[in-house]
Amino acid sequence: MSERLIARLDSLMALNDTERRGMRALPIQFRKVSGRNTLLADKLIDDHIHIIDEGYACRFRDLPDGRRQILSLLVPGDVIGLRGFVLGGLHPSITSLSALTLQAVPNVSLFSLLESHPKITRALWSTTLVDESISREWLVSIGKRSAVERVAHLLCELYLRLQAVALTDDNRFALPLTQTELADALGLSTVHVNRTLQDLRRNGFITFQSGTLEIHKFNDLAALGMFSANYLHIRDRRQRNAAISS
Amino acid sequence: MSERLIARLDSLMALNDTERRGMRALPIQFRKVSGRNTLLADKLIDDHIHIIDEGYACRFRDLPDGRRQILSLLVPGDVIGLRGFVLGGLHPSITSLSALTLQAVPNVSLFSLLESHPKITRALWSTTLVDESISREWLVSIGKRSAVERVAHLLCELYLRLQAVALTDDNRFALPLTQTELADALGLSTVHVNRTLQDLRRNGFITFQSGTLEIHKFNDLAALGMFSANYLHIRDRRQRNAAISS
DNA sequence: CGAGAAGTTGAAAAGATTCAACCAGAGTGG
DNA sequence: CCACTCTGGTTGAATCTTTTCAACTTCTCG
Repeated sequence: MSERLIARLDSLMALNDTERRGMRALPIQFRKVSGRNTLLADKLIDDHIHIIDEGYACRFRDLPDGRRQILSLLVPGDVIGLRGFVLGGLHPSITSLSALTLQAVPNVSLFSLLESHPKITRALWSTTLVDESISREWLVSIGKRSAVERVAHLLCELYLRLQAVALTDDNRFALPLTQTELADALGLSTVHVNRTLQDLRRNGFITFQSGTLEIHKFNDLAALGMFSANYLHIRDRRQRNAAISS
Repeated sequence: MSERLIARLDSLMALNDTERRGMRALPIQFRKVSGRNTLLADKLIDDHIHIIDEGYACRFRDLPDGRRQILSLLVPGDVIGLRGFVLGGLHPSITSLSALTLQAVPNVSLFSLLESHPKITRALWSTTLVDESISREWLVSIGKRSAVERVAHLLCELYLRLQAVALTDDNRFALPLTQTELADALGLSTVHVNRTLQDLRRNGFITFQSGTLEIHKFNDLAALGMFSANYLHIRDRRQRNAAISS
């Protein structure tokens, strides 16, 4: 009974009762990952997909010479392991960025559910397409945006993603990333991220201390980062209700 | 009877005869796009997905201030429009990089085929996952690789992708991109791409003239770009045969 | 042959990185 | 309870890669 996942899929594809029931019937096992920087390799090779229930994680790639690129940030509601489920092959490396609670669903159970529920399949497919959408937006950031723009853009993205799963409080949210991790996500050096964050603070856009980020002027920050939310495919409450009642 | 698409899906998921028949029964319409730099917007809003039969195209994003980032290069066998098919919403901008022949399949026909063929669904899903895989690799390139490494990496990628659809001839293949377009794909300036290509030529890695690229020392180029092919999910002929006979 | 697009070159400037040192805070052990 | 250590954050200066600008060349094609 992974309500997180049901909510996520529902927001993408508006499930009906049969489909919800099918989802609720999936066997779920909760798994805990204790601290930061724990590789999830062992969890990922055992034929389960995982939904993040609490905490943050990231996919990353290490280059032979030690450089690291963070490929995506994973927040509650995000699904891990669909690539392996569908395509097979190697998992990208994933590591926790905080303590995590995961919901594990056996691949076989999911497989048979999908056999008979094309709409759930499309909903899950959608989650991977949203992931790709985000990857592409990161490509734009890293490829064409300046340092300040990049940071601004990422913070806006995270704010909306977390808001969608009700993890923002006013304009604040938990952001337990070190500046080094931000740098690896943004394709910048740690030092430069540091200076860029100072810039944003000095100009009153954000407060960022002890793992909490507060955005003071979202619209200005969004303008600065040339941020436009549609690539996240988050339906606001109005749209979602409309979809459900139709 | 889109053999291109069947071959593509088969290489990802090994279809059986029923599934092939289903695919062949899809109504296909061939469409031509005459030259370079033609936007495909009109083709994409009319409820068809398209498979590239011949020619090159790319997805891109323009920023408000005129900067452009190319998000992916599309070669024969690649599918366009699955995001819209599954998720709805806006298409990313796509433009031709050469004359194109497209195979158009009506969304409705595909939709009903997928309702009853979960494996075809998973195969199509796979194509979007491979796209994402490539996006992520580009993220690594743009985020962490130097200019030479990036160029080397991209050329290796293209070589293998085109080889997979039998469009390489020896170590040569058609690469009808301008240096400006390469720059937009790689997150570099045109000038710098120019100098980088000269570097690669001077060191005997490649020849690149009149739209044809020749790679003289693939392994060296791959080493230079820290290229490793698995993210492309191209099965070589041996693996494919094994999958079919199983 | 002429015009426009693409490629090439050099020099100056900008943005980001690197290096190295230093500071602040959290957690540990004596 | 306090020094001690470790991690993460901050600072300055030098350096490097890449960009920008502007001019010039070469190629392509009508």
